[in-house]
Formats: sequence, structure tokens, C-alpha cells
Amino acid sequence: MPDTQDGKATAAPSRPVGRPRRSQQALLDAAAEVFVESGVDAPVREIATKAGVGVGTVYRHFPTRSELVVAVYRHQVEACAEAGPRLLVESATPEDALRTWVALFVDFLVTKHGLADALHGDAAGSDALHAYFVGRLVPVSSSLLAAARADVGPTNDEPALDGYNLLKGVGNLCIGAASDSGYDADRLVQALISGALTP
Amino acid sequence: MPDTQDGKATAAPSRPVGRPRRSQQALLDAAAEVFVESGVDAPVREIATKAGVGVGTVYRHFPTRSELVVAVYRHQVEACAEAGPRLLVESATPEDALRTWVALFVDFLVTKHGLADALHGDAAGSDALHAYFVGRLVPVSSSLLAAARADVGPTNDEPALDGYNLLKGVGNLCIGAASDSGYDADRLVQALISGALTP
Amino acid sequence: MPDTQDGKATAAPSRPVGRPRRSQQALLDAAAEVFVESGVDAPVREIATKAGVGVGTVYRHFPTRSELVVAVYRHQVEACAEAGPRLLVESATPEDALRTWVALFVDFLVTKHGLADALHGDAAGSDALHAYFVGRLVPVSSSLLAAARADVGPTNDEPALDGYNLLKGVGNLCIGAASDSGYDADRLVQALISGALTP
Amino acid sequence: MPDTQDGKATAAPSRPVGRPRRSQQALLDAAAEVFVESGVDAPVREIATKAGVGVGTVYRHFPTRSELVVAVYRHQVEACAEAGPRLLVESATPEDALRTWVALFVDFLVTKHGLADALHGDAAGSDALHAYFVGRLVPVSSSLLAAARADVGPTNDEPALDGYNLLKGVGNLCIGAASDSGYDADRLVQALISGALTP
DNA sequence: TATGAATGAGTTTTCATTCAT
DNA sequence: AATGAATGAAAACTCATTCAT
Repeated sequence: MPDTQDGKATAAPSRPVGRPRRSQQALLDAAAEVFVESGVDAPVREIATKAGVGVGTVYRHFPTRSELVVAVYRHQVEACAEAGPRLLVESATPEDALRTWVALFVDFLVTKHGLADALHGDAAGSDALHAYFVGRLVPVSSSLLAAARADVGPTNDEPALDGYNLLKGVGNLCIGAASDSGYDADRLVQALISGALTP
Repeated sequence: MPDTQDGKATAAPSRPVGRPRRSQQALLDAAAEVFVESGVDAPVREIATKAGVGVGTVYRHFPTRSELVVAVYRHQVEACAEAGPRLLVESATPEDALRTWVALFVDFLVTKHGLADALHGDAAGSDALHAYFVGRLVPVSSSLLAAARADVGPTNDEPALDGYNLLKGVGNLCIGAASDSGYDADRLVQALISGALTP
Repeated sequence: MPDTQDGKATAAPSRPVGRPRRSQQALLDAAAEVFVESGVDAPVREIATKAGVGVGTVYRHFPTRSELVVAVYRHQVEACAEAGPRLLVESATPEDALRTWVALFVDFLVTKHGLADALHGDAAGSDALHAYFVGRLVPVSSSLLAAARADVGPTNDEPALDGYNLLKGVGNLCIGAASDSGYDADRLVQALISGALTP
Repeated sequence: MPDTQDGKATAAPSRPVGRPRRSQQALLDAAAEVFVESGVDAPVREIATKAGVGVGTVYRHFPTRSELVVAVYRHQVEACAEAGPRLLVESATPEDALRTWVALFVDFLVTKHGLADALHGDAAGSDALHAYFVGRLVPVSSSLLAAARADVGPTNDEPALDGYNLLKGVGNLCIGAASDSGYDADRLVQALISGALTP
């Protein structure tokens, strides 16, 4: 029984309309803020209000929540992805590159409260987000990990940890980090790297 | 099995009359089932129905969802907690004990759909659950970790990883494991241990 | 992106709860009234308000709009269905029986504003209603029509009009009858019968 | 075909400049298409998109949905209206003329998905549509009906069926015909005519 | 003239939670 | 003690309509 807005539902809006462009960015900024405060599952209404627009406007620009989330974090994901190859060149050792890159990623996830939570594909609508993260970052984590492993020589874990598991593992380790001062995601992640590179 | 009597409530009752826990147990059984099927966030109504009682009854026994979850998993958490000291004695090395115990914990977490998700204290109402897990298991993980560290000698991480971080880290690594066949929580956890014990 | 009512959505209702039974009937009465005023597509909220209950209560009793509509009109549909065989016995001729029965049906449909509109299965959610009407009344209309045809002798229309077409035709002829004083559904329907029985 | 020029707008323009109707026609074509696909209740946006114009343009040309619908079907309604007198002359009997004309009307209504539904004046905003149909076609149906009645001699229905009732009755009988293969609007309509002309 | 961004009311549906019986 | 009816806040999503540009 979806709806169908028949004649009855027609009523002129109380106050006029028509503010122009610029909404897109206002929306992105507002969403980023709200995501930090309430997580990526925050009500659309909340975002709209914060942005000073109507909910319809949010839906116009980002028909699904995923698209909004992806848009909000695209810049940072891109930056993170691009940092990988660069670090490999600039760092003293591949292991350093990997550690630095991962720290970058952790910082990103921890700063954006709720992002880590949204990263595992369970939540409805965060699938696109998950896919985007995985698609963009797994290749990077894979190559950094491979380089580091090659550099430290044979390790003791046979079917070696792959880039996907590393990325998701790191992502998971960041969950709740922002709100729990006794929890040190960074240290855990570095320990995980150490473990992955143990000869 | 709504009629299952509490295992040790037989013989001459030491307490006055002693036979309340009837729906209590039915509730626990039902909740356990539902948690497996639909996760720990399943509607209360679903649990009540499965148990053959009214929702009011659920609330009477377990005013908050947390209390219900805690009750459901208490047995297993206890078993896990008690396994710690025993493993320390039985295992060849403290590291073995730690690894085995953590694997036990991982198994528990991964088997119970959604438990790992509920474990980090973000969600309103899961605080009691979180507190119970932490209160009961952190001492165990701490002592196992300490023993293992003592055994392997000095490690390279200065303010060493503590039992709380280990427990929560492991918990986080288990998130989503059940629904993602490409994700290997166990391997990640073992790598984490390796990292924590790297000289 | 259905929903999922997480912790955040939990807020104690401002005013208490728990009025007992009797809602069912209040609901039915209210719905009947609202259907007359606004058609069977009236917002659920409107019905709930008129009945003095919350929307949840409506959904509890009638999970789909169809079930509500069917419940509202069941009595009258039953009465109509049962009148068929009786009229066949009591009337002077089968044609009289048919005409009287159809007039009964018309009266029913026209009185309940919007019922005729809902009768054709297009509207979302009125499928069950449609099925109920058809299932219950087509057999009646069929037998009355057959009896009348048998009585008047051979007619000029070869593949004779069947009970289904008669019922739906009559139903359609009643659409809008209540709100258009210049439109005489009854006369049209009687003409239709005449046409169906023309030798 | 957005560039299709209005058929008779060629030659030397008798009016000042005369070449506005451009998007007007594109709109009409698009609306016709959309009406067939999604019914006359299709979202305005859909029509605008199909026509390659903004919604504002639709509103500029057709402030109400009715006006759009009327415009879309004007040609065909005109054709139908003009067919009446012609059929009266060309047909063997006035009854034949009436039957043929009504069949024409039925064909028109059934082909246009949702048109029959929109024809009864209930829905807000379809008033203009209703008025146009009635204003244009009732005179035709009246005269054809009158001629047929005069030809068959006295009938048994006292206040005889008028052209308005005939037209609306036929319209109603067409509702849902397109989507229900078991429903034969044409046969019903012919039966109705038979009934109206029964001596 | 045309555009289309913006608006926001309106509707459905789900559940946690209370409390009269 | 148990029950489950009742409540109503919430959240998603759709579209008709306006109006700044």
C-alpha cells in the first residue's frame, strides 16, 4: 500500500520556495557534521534541518543514503587511496609505508565517528559505501602489504593475510574508538601489522 | 522446551518453596533462538511470541534488553571466564593458553549472530551487556596476556597492550565475521596476538 | 532502507496507555464512517483518530487496509449474498429475483461512498477486498442470472453475459452515483438487466 | 517526435507571427505517451522529463492536470463527437448508429489507460476534463439515443434514460476493462443499449 | 519564456514500552 | 504474576507546486 497522493494531498506550502544552488555543498557539510554526531544512520530529516533545507532537497541530490555517505567521504577516501603509492616511494621501508598508511586510515576512521561502524556491510543502505571503500582501498592495502611482506622475508602465517582482511580488520578495530578513551585503536592496529609481518 | 527444569534445582529444596523460574527459562531459551535468527536487536515481541508469553512478561523479568542478553549468554561467558585459569595450567606455554582462550572467545562471538556488534557500548541499552563482558572477561584476558608476555620476554611495544584493549580488539575483529565468508576473524586475531607478543 | 528503530528512538509516551477491548468495534464503526466521507483510501491516521485510538491499534487489528475494508463490509456482503437464494424462492419470477437482488446490491454500493470505486482491483491494497466480493457474490449473481435467462427463453446474445461481468458491470455503474444527482445508477443497472434478458 | 508541427499551422500565418506552440506539442505528445504507460495520474515530473522540458513549463502551459488531459485527448474527443451525426446519416438504422458510436467511444476509453477512471468527476482537478467530455459528447449521445428510441417505438422505461446517463454509464462500464481480461466492457455496453431500447 | 531546485505536507509502517485487567 | 491491547514517536519517501534566476 505504497501511497498515491491523490487530490486530497494537495496543499500549497505555507512559505514560498526556491533558494538556488549551493545546497549540494551545504548538504555535504551538514551531513558530515551530523554523521559525526549521530552516526551515518542519522535521520535524513536531521541532516536536512542542519543544512537548512527540506528533506526533499536531500532526496533530490542523494536519492539513497549510501550516495550521500559516499559523497561525504569521497574526498577523504580518495586522499587515502592516493597516499598509498606515494608512501611506498617516500618511506624508508615498505613496512614503514604500510604502518604510516594504516595510521592514516585509522585516523580517518576514528575522526569520523560512526564511519567505522558503517563500514561493515550489515547496515541497510551502507552497502554502496562498503563497496566503495573496499573497491578503492583494498588494492592499496594489498600492494602495501605485499611490499612489506616481500621486504621482511618469509612469515610464519601460511595463507597470508590479504589486503581485504587487513582493511576490514583495521576498520573493525576502529569501531568505538572515538567514544572510549581507554581503547587505543592505533596501538591495536600497529600490533596487528606486527603480527602480520612476524617472520 | 518450555518445561526444562533448572538443572540443579532438584532434590530437597534448600530454599523455602523455590520454583519460580519457569517462564524465566522459557524466555531465555526463546531469546537465545531469536538472537541467533535475527540478531540481538530482534523485536521484543518476537521473543515473547517464541516463548509463548506476553511482552509484558519479558519486561517483568528483564526490564532492559541488556539484562536479557546478559542472562542469555551468562552461561557461556562464565564458561569462557573459567576456561582462562585452567588453560594457563594445562597448556604447554602461556602463549598457547592465550591463543587457545582467545580462539574460544572468538568462536563464541562469531557463533552468536550480532553479539559482537552489541558488544561495543555505543548502542543505548547495551551498557549492562558491555559492563558484564568487560567485568568478567578483562581480568581473565589480562592475566593470560601478562603471563604470555612474561614468558616471551620483553616486547617492543612500550606501554604494553592491556587486557581491556585485547578483549575489545578481539571483540571488534569478530564483527561481521559470520556474514562475510571472505573475512577471517580468527586469523586476524591470531595475528594480533602475534603482534602483541613480538619481542 | 526500511528503518530499524535503534536505541535513539526510544522515548516514553507522554501519556499512559492501556484502554481495553471494544476497540475492534469502535474501529469498524469509525472506519465505516470515514470510508463514507473520504473513500476507502482514507489515511489510516484519520480512521484511528475518529476511533479515538492510535494508529498502531489499527495496524494491530488490521495489518492491511484490505482486511479493514473487508471487515467493515463483511456483514453487508454476507447479507447480500444470502439474499440471493431467498429472493429466487420468494419472487414471482426469476427475473424479478434478479432485478431485486441487483437493486439491493446497487443500494449497498451507492450508500457506501467509495466502495464501488474500490471494487475494481486497481487500487493498491483493495485486491483482497475485490477477491472477497467476487468470491462471495459472483456465484450468487451467476445463479440468479442463469435462472432468469432460463425463464425468459433464448436471448440474442450468444456467449451470454456471465455472472462475473454482470457483477462488475453493476459495480462499475455505481461509481460516482452518490455524488452526482443527475446520474441514476439504478436505472442504468435495470436497463443493463433488460439488455441481458432481451429475447 | 518533439518536432512535429501542428498539422494545419502551415501556409501564410493569418495571425501576427504565429509560432508559439512548440514545447506545447512536445508536451502533448509526451503526456499522451506517459498517460498510456502510467495512467493519467502519472507524476508531472515524468511528463516533463519525457518532453524534455522543466516541470515549470508544464505548469505554464497547463496549470491543472485536467487541462493537460483535455488537451491530450481533444483531438480524439472531437473526432468522436463529429462521428455522431455522420453515423446517423450513414447507418442503416438509428440504433445501428448509436451502437457503432458507442463502440467507438468504448474503444477510445479502453485504449487510453486510466482515462475511464479519470472520467468521473470525483478526483480533484479532473473537473475540467469531466466538464469537457460531458459538454462535448452528451449532446451527441443524446441525439443518437433519441433517434434510436424514436425509431424503435415506445419503450418500457418511463423517464427514459438520457444522454448524460448513457454517456456516464458507458464510461463507467469501461473502467478497469484494459486490465481485466475476463471483463468485457463492449458486451456490457451493448447490453445496456439493448436494455435502453427494449420496447 | 523556460528551468528545475527547493519545499514540506502527507502517508505508511514499525516497535519499545506502559498499564488496566 | 501474567497478559497483550494500546500508544505514538519516528523515520522513509513521494510529489504537487512555487518561484528565483
